[in-house]
Amino acid sequence: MPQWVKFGCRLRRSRENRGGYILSEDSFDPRAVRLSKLEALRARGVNPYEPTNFKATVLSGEVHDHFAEWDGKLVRMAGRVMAIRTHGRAMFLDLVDQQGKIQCHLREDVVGEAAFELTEFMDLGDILGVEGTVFKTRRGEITVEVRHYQFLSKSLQDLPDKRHGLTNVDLRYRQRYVDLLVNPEVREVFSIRTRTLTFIRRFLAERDFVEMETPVLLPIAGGTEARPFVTHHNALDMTLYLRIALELHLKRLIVGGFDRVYEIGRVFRNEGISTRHNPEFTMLELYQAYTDYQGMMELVESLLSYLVHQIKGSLQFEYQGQRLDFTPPFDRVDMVERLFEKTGVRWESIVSTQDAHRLARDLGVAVDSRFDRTQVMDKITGQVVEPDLVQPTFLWHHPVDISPLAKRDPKALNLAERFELFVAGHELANAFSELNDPLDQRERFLRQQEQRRQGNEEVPPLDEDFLNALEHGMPPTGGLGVGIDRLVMLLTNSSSIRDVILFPTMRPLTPGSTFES
RNA sequence: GGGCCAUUAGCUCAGUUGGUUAGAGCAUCCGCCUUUUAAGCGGAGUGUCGAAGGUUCGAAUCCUUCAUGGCCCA
Repeated sequence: MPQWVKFGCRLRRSRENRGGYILSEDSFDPRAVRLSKLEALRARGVNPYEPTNFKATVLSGEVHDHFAEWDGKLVRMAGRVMAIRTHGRAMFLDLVDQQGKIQCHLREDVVGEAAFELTEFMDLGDILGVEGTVFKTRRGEITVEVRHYQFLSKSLQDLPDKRHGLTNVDLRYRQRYVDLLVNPEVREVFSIRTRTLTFIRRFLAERDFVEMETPVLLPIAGGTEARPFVTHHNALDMTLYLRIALELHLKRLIVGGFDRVYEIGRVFRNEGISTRHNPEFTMLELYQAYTDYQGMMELVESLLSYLVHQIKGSLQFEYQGQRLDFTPPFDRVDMVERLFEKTGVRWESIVSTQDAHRLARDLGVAVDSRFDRTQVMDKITGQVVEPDLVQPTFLWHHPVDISPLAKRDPKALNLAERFELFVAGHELANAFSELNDPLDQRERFLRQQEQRRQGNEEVPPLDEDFLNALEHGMPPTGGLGVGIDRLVMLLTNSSSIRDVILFPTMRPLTPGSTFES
């Protein structure tokens, strides 16, 4: 049985003692006021932190959706007090649970004088359990006429402004719990995020993919080019790196005989922070044996149109002022041809680093002077070709020299069977026919090592064990990587990756802590 | 890494050309109010103006450095 607020004796305050629970010195310090109220409750035998559970019989959404069924019924509900409107010997509360708001009405003559007295010590943000009957007010609001109520927790901190919510961006990220509490649209973003992941898993399960978990801590972080985070294992006394991709281990599983594998996992790249980059982010990578990049195109078209339809209810939606259409098939653009159309220059004609830098200068593309030919060309493509790809578009046929893990096109050996999917000018997915020729793979790794020796810290060291896996024979395989954060940005119309990551990486306000009061 | 901008009450924000005691709404506190809902009515302003220096008779305001964040570029 719940310990309802109930008292054996009356607690009528004497006139001269009114407000006596407040320390006059600190009467405007919100936390001190709330601590005083907590003490006042405890002094009256009510410890709001004592209850260990509360069995609600219904959630707010259900009562709103099926009022006719609940009208006049006794309900038990729990939630956070988000508004208090006192009305003399009665009061209205907005109680918010996981489904939304339910208004509660407390009347002194119903809850009892002693229990009503304790509402004096109730604040916005407190957690309450209530029991009462459902009715509709004169103004038509579905409301619980509370017979009993119970403090389930007390809030010692003020909530942000009820009209504007919390808009300070820094504080929103640092204190996401407050952001979630007062900004319902933020809860909706993360609800879409979790639903997206559920739908992805459902979609892949229906196609016989199995979800795998590969290591985060690695002696060699490979699978792409990026600077890794470095850490240290004490017992082994060895340097370990946080993974920068899932690729090489999932392909080991393909070698091992799991023909359809995927992982949705956090990867870590030690690079700058921007509206599109967080040092840790979530990737979906999947590998399917006996298919190729064409198979991956069909798969990602189906996956994305399925997700968009599930989340948006339509294949068209608005993102940052642009109308996007995810109806398959998506456009296909040959990367080298499009570069030629845009610049009049063929990729193959740029053979030296000097040529590449000259082209960049001619096109007005700013590049790091230390970049080599492929890095410059990659940058040029990023500036010249990619921003125009607003509707979902496969940019395909990448040069092999920027695709070290992809198969060559048998009809054009310097081009790879690869595509990147662009939406709203940004890369959303990357896929290729996976290179399974261990000798070609070794050669490409060795060529990369040359760059590494020249000081390119983004190139991973040669992974001998991965080559050993390939030498055991990997079936022809299609592989796909999808940036989950960017996908969720699209689905939630977010312009910053930090809006779709619950706790984005932030510099602590004081060394060693993440909070400063 | 570079440029621009921001930082004022618990929250959201004003604050003029450097000028007396730094303001508003919400929240808070006090009083009234038993179907309100941005409840209402009456009263109270709670502050190290991000930090540290500097200029000045005088700084929230001007200068320098630093801190944190945002946007743009790299």
